Amino acid sequence: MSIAKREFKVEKIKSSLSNQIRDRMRGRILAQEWSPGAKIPSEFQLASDYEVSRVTIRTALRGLEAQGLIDIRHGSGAYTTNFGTGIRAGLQELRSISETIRELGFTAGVVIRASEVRLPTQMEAEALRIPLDQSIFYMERAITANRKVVAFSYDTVKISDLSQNVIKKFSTGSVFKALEGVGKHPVRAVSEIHAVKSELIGWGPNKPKSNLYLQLKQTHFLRDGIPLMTGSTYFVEGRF
Amino acid sequence: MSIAKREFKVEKIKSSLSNQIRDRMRGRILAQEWSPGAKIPSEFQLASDYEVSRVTIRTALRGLEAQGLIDIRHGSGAYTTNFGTGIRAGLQELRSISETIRELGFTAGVVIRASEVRLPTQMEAEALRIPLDQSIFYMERAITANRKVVAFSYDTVKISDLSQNVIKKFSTGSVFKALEGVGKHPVRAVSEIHAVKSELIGWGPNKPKSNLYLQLKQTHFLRDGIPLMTGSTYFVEGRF
DNA sequence: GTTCAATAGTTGTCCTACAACTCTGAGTAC
DNA sequence: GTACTCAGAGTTGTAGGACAACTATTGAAC
Repeated sequence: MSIAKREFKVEKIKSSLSNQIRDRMRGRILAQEWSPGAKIPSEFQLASDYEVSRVTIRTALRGLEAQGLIDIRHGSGAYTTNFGTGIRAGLQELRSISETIRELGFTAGVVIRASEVRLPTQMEAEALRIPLDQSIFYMERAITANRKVVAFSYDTVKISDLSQNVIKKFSTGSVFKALEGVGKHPVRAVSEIHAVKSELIGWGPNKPKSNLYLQLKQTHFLRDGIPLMTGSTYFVEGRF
Repeated sequence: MSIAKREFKVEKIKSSLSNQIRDRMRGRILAQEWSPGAKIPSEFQLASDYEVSRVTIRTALRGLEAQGLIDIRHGSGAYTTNFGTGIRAGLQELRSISETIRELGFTAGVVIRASEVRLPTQMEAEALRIPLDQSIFYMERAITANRKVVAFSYDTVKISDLSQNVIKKFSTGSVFKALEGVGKHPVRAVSEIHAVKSELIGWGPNKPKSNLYLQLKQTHFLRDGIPLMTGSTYFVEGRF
């Protein structure tokens, strides 16, 4: 009797109702049932569709938001987040690198090697969806933890409607903070991750000998899907 | 007037109450306020502590769960997920690689090069927390998408209480499926990611010339914190 | 045309209640 | 003593209703 019961228990790997619904909706989103960036039905509608309570739907939606598949806006609705490329991997909530370093108990720092306003390259213009004659702000930085360089970053910011003041701030502190100050708060990023080996990436006295890096290639978007910033951060292998 | 209003709006980047509480609790967890794996207060308790409703607390806890910081168990409570190492980066909900490949619209396949039962190395024994004389199951595989090799994987599974039958199943299909069949369902993994360049990793006719890989080093845990499987998956640079 | 106010629609939070599950410990049978 | 059963307390999951806070749209007033 007790054995039979235990055997039965093995079969039932049922997850919670809200997780089941989350996965069903995940499938619908990945199957492009709603066009990219489109608004999905309201919580009330979904609740009646799936015949569950609004609480259950909310829990499922929060899960999808955490997976980076939708964007929930208070008072407006939930929208699918299919930005630009077909690459869907690595869409996550943003967290600045410096912040992460501090959370791990280290002291975060930044060294700026170059910063300029110039015209975009073909690739940059494509990523930011701007014409080739619209100038951008470009920056080369080294990010340190406890005074050791852990990453080199090359970033391009769209400055179409940013004041000179804001641009100045980029050089002094966190880019994220500066953007927040003018209400341009990027909420999502599409990332690709690569392994690269090149002599052209690192610089300065702390340039690693191995030339092995973990490249995090990101484009940051405002929540309405407009790209704002693009670039790559190269983490020095073994230091982070 | 309208300008002033707009300026004011810029200042107020207030997030929702539940997200504020989520971030406050995130800080408490990272500050090790609760010992690793410990149970955190119940939803009722937290609700009265923070003076908000249980719904708000639940939303915050779900967020922390999505970030991989806690593990919520129905009927029991929420527990911090500080497994073993001090490395906290990359604790996420599990999703099998094959599953991901299929979701992206490709055909997933596996080629097995070797599989054997043998004694663990020092590192493997440490990761799985077993004595050096307790044998383990070892496997070398190549993972394919649309018949192209995208990754090579080297895995070690603890088999202390697995039957020969289950072990056989490893060779035929998904490791995850086989483990689920016996009620051993890994729920979390601690991961490290590295860039590596080595000739010793790839094999077979599809061995990449560049020898550049993205190494995903993982240890999978049951939800009670017992390690079950450890190993590395090497993604061929540029193919995934 | 611009601005403003009203309005409907949507998500965020609160409350209460109960279902489903886990864990523990007292009790029982052997 | 040991193993098993089972009730009960504690906790998370789901339900339903209500209202607050926010967004987007519409239409009126100027």
